[in-house]
Amino acid sequence: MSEHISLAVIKRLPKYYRYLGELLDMDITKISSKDLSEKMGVTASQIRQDLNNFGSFGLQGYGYNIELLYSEIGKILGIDRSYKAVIVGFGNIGQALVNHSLFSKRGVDFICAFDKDQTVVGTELNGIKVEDISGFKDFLEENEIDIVTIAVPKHSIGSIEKILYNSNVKGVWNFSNCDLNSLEEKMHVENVNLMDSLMTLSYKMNEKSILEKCNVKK
Amino acid sequence: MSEHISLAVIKRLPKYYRYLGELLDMDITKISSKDLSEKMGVTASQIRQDLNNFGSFGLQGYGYNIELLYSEIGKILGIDRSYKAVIVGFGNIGQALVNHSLFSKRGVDFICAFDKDQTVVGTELNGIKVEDISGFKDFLEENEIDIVTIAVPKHSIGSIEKILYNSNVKGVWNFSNCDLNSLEEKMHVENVNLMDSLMTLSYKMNEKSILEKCNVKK
DNA sequence: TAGATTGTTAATCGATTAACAATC
DNA sequence: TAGATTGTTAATCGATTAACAATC
Repeated sequence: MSEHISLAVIKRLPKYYRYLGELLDMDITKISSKDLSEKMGVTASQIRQDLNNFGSFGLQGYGYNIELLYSEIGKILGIDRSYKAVIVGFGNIGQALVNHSLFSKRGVDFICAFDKDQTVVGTELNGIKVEDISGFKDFLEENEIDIVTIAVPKHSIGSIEKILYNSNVKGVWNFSNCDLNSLEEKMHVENVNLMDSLMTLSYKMNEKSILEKCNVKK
Repeated sequence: MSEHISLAVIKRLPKYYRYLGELLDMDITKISSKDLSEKMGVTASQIRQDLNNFGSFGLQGYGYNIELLYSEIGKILGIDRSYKAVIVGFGNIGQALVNHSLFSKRGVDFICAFDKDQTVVGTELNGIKVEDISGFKDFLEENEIDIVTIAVPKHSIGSIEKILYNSNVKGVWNFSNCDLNSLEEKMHVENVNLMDSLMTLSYKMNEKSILEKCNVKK
């Protein structure tokens, strides 16, 4: 049994979960690592290695029972739990997340949102009330919040980071265009950096011509 | 000069770019790989290795000129280029992306959006008109589109994927909860899977108790 | 029993880190 | 020149793949 699971493995778990869910929807009951590997575009070896970090879910000569494996990976991912969450920054991204019903299906319940813009403070969307950011610190002290979702512009990050550093929040879902290095030692931070993602796509689309140019220079 | 750059390196480039931009804003003119490594929480070795995939941008005994390095990484990431982009699926996420002014600063111009919901078709947001999805195929044939951003629900993916497969689109920015395996052979696909990201965070927050449970079983 | 497929160990591959000669 | 720091080669580490014994 592994003491620590590598991030590469962890990042693949939700993908396994998705594919198994799709197979379940198609009323398929079993699958071998080989068949699953072809569907997913990975190696069968990798699937078996990954799963065996957490236990032995298969049966020799048979394969994996999809319903059982789906449920086990779900437990590993903690989707049977429920999380109290808030959103800081009620701009476009923040509002999109609140409107997205899918998250509550995975046990993430947004309690309320915070913003400093007085035109949105006091409004309500999808049952989520927007509070003034000035009350954020006290709110975290009075309520046990599991996940704080950050969707504020760059220049507002500093003060949010400080408040979170002195809180008991367990996880941060960071949509801002900054890293939160100081928080990473105290809590779990998951980054969704849209700008980084777009620039990665931009790089890939130009890789050939860029590498040629570099070659000339050298 | 490397023939192919590993994805791990590519994904770090936007991060270098961000940190160098911040240093520029602070009017700092030079930095050593050691100082930058401490700021970013990576090793100096890794920074030098990464950069030397593309050229020699530093000066022995001095370090790196920030303005020059920033500009060079920008070129490598292709941010001096401009891309014609459209959005398929004008729900919460799609609208948030259109409202986000930051992307046009990186050369990504959204021309228009497509949706099948007749209540949004014909409307306009931020100068972006929403067209009926039925015209999507023809539109791609008549206009040279670089990037298609996908933000539709799972059940609408199939038909979109087919249209894209037969198009000349160069890059896909995929916000759906599905992989686009068939497209990956023909174009560049960059995935932003919010559900996967949230489940990764959920896993991290519970890792300890989960691994203990697995230990008992074994 | 024979065939299939897992769980797991061993081999390979690639990425990260360390070390140091080159050189500003 | 002496000190600093790069570019680059070599060593280490970790992750992926291959192989196969265990076993259903």
